Amino acid sequence: MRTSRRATIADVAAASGVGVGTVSRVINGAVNVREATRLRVVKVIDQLGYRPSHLAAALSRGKQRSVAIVVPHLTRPSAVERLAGALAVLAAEGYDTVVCNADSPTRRDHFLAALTSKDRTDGIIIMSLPISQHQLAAVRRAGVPVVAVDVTLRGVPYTVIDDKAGGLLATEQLLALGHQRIGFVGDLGGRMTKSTFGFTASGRRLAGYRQALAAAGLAPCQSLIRLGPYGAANAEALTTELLGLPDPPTAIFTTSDTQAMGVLAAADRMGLRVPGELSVVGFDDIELAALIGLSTVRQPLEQSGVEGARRLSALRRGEKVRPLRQVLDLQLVQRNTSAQPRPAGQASSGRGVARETVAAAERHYRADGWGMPRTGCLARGYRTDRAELRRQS
Amino acid sequence: MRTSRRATIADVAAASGVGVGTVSRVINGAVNVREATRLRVVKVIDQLGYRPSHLAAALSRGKQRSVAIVVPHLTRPSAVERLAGALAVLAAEGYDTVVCNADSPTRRDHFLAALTSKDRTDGIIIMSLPISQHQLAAVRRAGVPVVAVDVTLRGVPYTVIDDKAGGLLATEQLLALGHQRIGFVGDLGGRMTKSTFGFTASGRRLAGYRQALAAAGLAPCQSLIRLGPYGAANAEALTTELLGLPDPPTAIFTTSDTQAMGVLAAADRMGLRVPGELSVVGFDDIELAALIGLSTVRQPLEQSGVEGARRLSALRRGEKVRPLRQVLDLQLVQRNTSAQPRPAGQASSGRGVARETVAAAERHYRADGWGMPRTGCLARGYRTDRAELRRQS
DNA sequence: TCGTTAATTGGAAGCGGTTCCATGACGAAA
DNA sequence: TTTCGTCATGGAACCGCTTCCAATTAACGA
Repeated sequence: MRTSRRATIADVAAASGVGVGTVSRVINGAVNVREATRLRVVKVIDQLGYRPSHLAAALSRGKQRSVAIVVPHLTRPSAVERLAGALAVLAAEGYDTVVCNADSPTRRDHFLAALTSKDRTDGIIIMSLPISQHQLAAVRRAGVPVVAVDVTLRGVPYTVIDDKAGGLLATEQLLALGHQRIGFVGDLGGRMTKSTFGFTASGRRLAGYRQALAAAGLAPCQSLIRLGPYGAANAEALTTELLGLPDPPTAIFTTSDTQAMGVLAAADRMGLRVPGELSVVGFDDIELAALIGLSTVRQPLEQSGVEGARRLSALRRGEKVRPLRQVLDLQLVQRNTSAQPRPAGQASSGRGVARETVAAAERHYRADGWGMPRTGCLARGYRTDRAELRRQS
Repeated sequence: MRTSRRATIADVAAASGVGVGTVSRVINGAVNVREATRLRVVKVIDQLGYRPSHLAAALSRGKQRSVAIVVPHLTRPSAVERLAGALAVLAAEGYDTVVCNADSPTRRDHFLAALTSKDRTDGIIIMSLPISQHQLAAVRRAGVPVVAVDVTLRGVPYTVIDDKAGGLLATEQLLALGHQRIGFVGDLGGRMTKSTFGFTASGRRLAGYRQALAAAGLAPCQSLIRLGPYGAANAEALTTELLGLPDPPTAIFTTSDTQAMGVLAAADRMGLRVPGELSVVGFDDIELAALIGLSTVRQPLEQSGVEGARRLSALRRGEKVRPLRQVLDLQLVQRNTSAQPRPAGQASSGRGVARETVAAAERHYRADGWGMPRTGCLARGYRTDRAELRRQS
């Protein structure tokens, strides 16, 4: 019974004795089709196993219902969470989503060029990828709606966080715990030079760190600020340098949770107890952070993807998206890598000290109105929020 | 100078004084075009800023150069690594890749149905997603080439690992270290019941575990085998049960690295040193495993994606893909969560013991021909391979 | 009963390419 | 010079759908 050629709208029209226009109306759920007619057509569609061609519809209609997401470093946990958020929204709205993993500048340029052709996709989400004004202009010239997530792109809607406020939040928290010497371990954000560092997320977080110190009346100590390429291994090396200083920091704020892993590794290797002898605060709050009980600045990763997708979709519907700059909230998540610094002279005696310190810290937060830490079970020496973990799995 | 309407092939033809056919030939690099003509057309294309419409080309040609990847649990590290591998190959071959995050059965069915329409995509990669024969038949009936990765799909090329061999590998290693009571913490692979458990990756790994024990002349102890939903938190709960047994295991093999995190958390919470008092072997070798120095069974995640993409591409080119079943190699990665069991009676005295045990284990492996562990620096109590980390960042 | 308006419907004209076939031009072989 | 291939080229037909407009029919008020 199956013909070699797929059924087309014309076949359906012929078989049900109506015109192609009517079939099209039925397919697209248009009004102005008599119920009896509709039923007849639907029945034939079913019999013939007819499936409309997306391609033809898209060509005819002039739009695709497909969007592209350009994102570098897809395997980084933060990128995946953003992506997942966007995918969920776009799938729900019926878009096909093409994922472009722009790992290298070459591939970024390649993707951007390929997408600059209007009907390739009818919307682009740029994630965590700084692109030149020139490139952006080229894309916009093609008339494709664009939004950005986790990166500022002048002239298009973009969803970001206030990095400086994040740096402030983390540093103020460590200051509130009583730390005076706070180290900073940041990444260069892909820059080969440090000249444009101020324009990276890491650079802005550093500014927040500096501001917090200044507000507390502390002079920032340049030797406590270390920058290197992204990654746990680099963070570990930088931390080792910091901890080897004559007057080492009692706390370290680092610009991502992945780097925090490196910081913790360095501390561990040097025999320092966390948070007893070193407090650590990361950034992002990736799943892993809850798993190991890492204190961190939570940024709504998944939500950023959701927002980006929503705004793109609104843009496509022709709605005005305002304001262009959307800033998502940050939240300090107090887990078990940050606590009051150990009073000078008190001996370290392993686990006991850590436990006491944690308890002291908990009392402290409660008194401070921080509320109970969101954590609950020990993992790798720190406590983890079990409910949170269960939610994830 | 810019017209409101985009230039079409007809505009180019008119402007360069040739026919549309010739322009088409130029665009597609066909032969049989005089060089002078070609140059002229290329120049006009450039002047007009003409960009061919993918859509129209696809409709006319009957193929899209786009493929879909259907994958559940996109945020799991193993899924991302597979995806990244596939994306790289597909991008290089010029395919647009639509990612379908099939988190729930509903969405899986939705995607599968949507993709069953020939021109939606011209190729599908099913990743880690068991689908019914019925559904598979529906997809194939649409005439879309399909390959599978990390799941067996009868009748189509699929790339998998030998799970049973993996279970064997891990368990034999623990047996070789001298462990006699080895626990198993597995996941249900999304099944709500345990009846089909034997057909999950976890179930097959359990079979390997059993076989290894049997080969060593050990009777498998049912109480040492625990199954639960996927996730670190569940693994932690199961491990807590295991460690609370009158005669607890000295080692645990668990079916994913994520679950190994839970196992480690439980051990830590109960005050057991790893690997001194409990050895842990995971599965997958996700990036995190190297970071925390987890011993694990490495499966080539990224490569599985690469292979899947390559085979799909070959299928599209009309090549015969043989054999249908492609099995990738596994490799035991010895890091620092597995070692000889502590001789009975030897007191635990913290870090010192762990260090000694590690040293002893290293001597052991060397003597055993296992070679040096691939690890090198301490992280969260275990040692991590720094070169490996650097490579990742 | 007869306009008139509103609700349905048919189907031609695109959408922007690819392809195939007919046509010319041209040089080589007869 | 005539006759063939070969190589370039133009352009109609078509891919399968949407859309718009004209045509047909139904409904309704006077």
